[in-house]
Formats: sequence, C-alpha cells, structure tokens
Amino acid sequence: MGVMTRVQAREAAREVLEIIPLVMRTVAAELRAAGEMPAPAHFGLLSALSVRPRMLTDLASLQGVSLPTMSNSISAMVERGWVRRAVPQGDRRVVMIEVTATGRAALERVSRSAEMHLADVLTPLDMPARRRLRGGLGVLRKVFAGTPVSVSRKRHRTPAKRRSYVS
Amino acid sequence: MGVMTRVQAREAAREVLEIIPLVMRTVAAELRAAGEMPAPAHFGLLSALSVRPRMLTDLASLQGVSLPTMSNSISAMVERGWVRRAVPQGDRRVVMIEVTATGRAALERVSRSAEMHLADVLTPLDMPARRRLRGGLGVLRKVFAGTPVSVSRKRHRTPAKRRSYVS
DNA sequence: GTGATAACTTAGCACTCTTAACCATTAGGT
DNA sequence: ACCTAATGGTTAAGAGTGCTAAGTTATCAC
Repeated sequence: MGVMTRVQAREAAREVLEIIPLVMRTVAAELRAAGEMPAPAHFGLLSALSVRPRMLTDLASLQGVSLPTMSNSISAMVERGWVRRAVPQGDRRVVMIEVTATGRAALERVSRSAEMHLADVLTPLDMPARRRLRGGLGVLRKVFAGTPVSVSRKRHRTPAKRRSYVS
Repeated sequence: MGVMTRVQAREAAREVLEIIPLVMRTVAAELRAAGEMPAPAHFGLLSALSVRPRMLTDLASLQGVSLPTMSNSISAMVERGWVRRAVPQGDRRVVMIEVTATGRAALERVSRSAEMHLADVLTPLDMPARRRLRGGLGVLRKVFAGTPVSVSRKRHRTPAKRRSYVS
C-alpha cells in the first residue's frame, strides 16, 4: 500500500513542527489585533457553540484540552458575557454552555475582522497554491481531529489501532 | 490571472482559523509528552540556535514575538542550561545567545521523540495525502514566513540596515 | 558633551495548559 | 435501601507564552 515510510513521516513531522507554531503565532496576533478577542481558543469555542450548546466535557474533548482548562476558559468567557452556563433537568451533574446574543455578536465582529486580515495574506495565492493549501489543511484536519491528543501513560504510542487516513 | 477571490480567501482563512490551533495543541502535547520540553517555542529556538548563535533581537523577529517575550523565553532556557548569554566585544549592548552542549543534547533527544510521535500519526497517510500535506505546509510557510506578523501601528521589524553578524 | 536611539531587562497583567485534590450527582450491585 | 464506583465539574498551584510600559546601558551623531 502507499503508506509513508518512517523517514518520510519524520520529514513531514519536522515540517509540521517548524511551520505550525509560526502560523499559530501569526493567527493569534491577528485575532489580538482584531480587538477584544484574547485568544484563538475563544474563537473556536464560540464557533462551535454557535452551532448548538454543548456540555463542558464535550467541548474539552472537541478542542483536545483537559476539563479544568475548558472550565477556566468558559469562566473567562462567561465573565465577558459571551456564554452562559445552564444545568439541564435530566442530569444535574452536567453543565450546558450556550452562546449569548453578546457572544454571537462578538463572534460575528471578530470573525469578520480576523478573516479579512488573513484574507489579505491569502489573496495573492493563485489557484494551484490555494488548492494545495486546502488540501493540506484537509489532511491536517483528518489526521489531528481524530487523535486522542494526550496519551496518558508516558512513553507509549498505541501501535495497533491507528486508523488509516486514505485521501 | 488566477488569484483567489475575496470569498475564497475568507473561506480559506476560516479553515486556517479552525485547524491550526487544533494542530498546535496536539503538537504542544506531543512535545510535552516527549518529556522535559515545556513549549514548542523552545524547540524552534533551539533549532535556530543550533545553526549559529543569534542576537536576541534577531531571535525575536525570527519568531515574530516581542523583545521582552524573547528575553523571558531565553531566561527560562538559560535556567535549564540549554543556552548561554554572551556579550560580544564589538557592541556591548547586544546579547548573543548560543546553545550549550546540554542544549544540543536536549534538542537531539526531544527532536527524535517528538518526531516519532508525530510520525506515528502521519504514517497512515497514503502518497497523495502526503503530497497534499507537504504542499499545504509549503504554502503556509511561504505565506506566513514573510509576514511581519503584527501589524498594529508599530511594526518593529527593523526596515533596512540589518547588520550582518558573521559568526 | 549632550541627546537620541538601539539592545535588553524588569514588572505587571491576561491568557493557556497541566496535574492533584475535591464536591456533587447518578448508576450498579448485593 | 445502601454503599461503592464512575461521571461531570470546579478549585488551586505552578509553569509558559505573550503583551505593553517603563526602566538601564551602550553606542552613535553632531
């Protein structure tokens, strides 16, 4: 089958390690410059929540962070008035997070602004470049979206159960 | 001419905004799990410095962060024994940062480990997917490597007469 | 020499992320 | 019913990143 060799994977890994942090810092700076959006995390959260309310645990695993981290982030957003904690009747352990009108408006504003900044950078791309970018992003999404992220006990990557991501 | 339309750029921007943070968190988690490497930033720094020593200002603009931030990061790394601050004879204002043997060893170790983790995730990719990934990363590099990063009024990206620091 | 500027450092603040420890609430087994 | 897990969240402590504003030296320009 046409799987990557170990060496190719290492090469690709090195590239990821080099490029992603750079992009990340840039994106974070854009969001910051866009005003009032403190962190990229909040943006993603707001996006996800604008689709439908979610419980805290789901949000945490969606973003690949620990529960306390998510709890903190949500607290920060609650203080900003962007989201609300609600306890459903069925199971009183869970906390549902829902966007407020304020939050929706903020998302709209920042989203527009940040995307315009980014779009400024991306506009010069020609069609093949754009295609490559989208393809690469798609692969990244497939690869990283399904990853359990933090594998508990040290020094062990599960060897067997890897899904194979066919294009 | 095949440039992106505004709409396409916005779409691509949205994807970047969605995917990059996710990848970033995953990568950070891998590095952390690889042991003793606190942050992706340190990794990149160590890589850059292993090529040749750099002055603080250059490091900052290389990574697209402010000077104080870089100063802090370097302080953290100095405490770990990975790098050393040195004052050159020519200009006693500048601080040259150089990797120590310890730092080089740490880079070796963590690099190997992190790349193996990442490679685990990337190995299942088939050839077209791999090609797409590399293509996308290439585009990202081109787009973001040249960007002054933070555009807010100050652009402390020194414009012209960069001195050349011959090693 | 005086004053501007360049290279860094320090301090204070806001945020992310972690683990460990701790409360609730619900589900299971006997 | 009862006691024990397991599940869902929160709080606390600690390390890191990143920022701006306000210093400190050292060098340059005149």
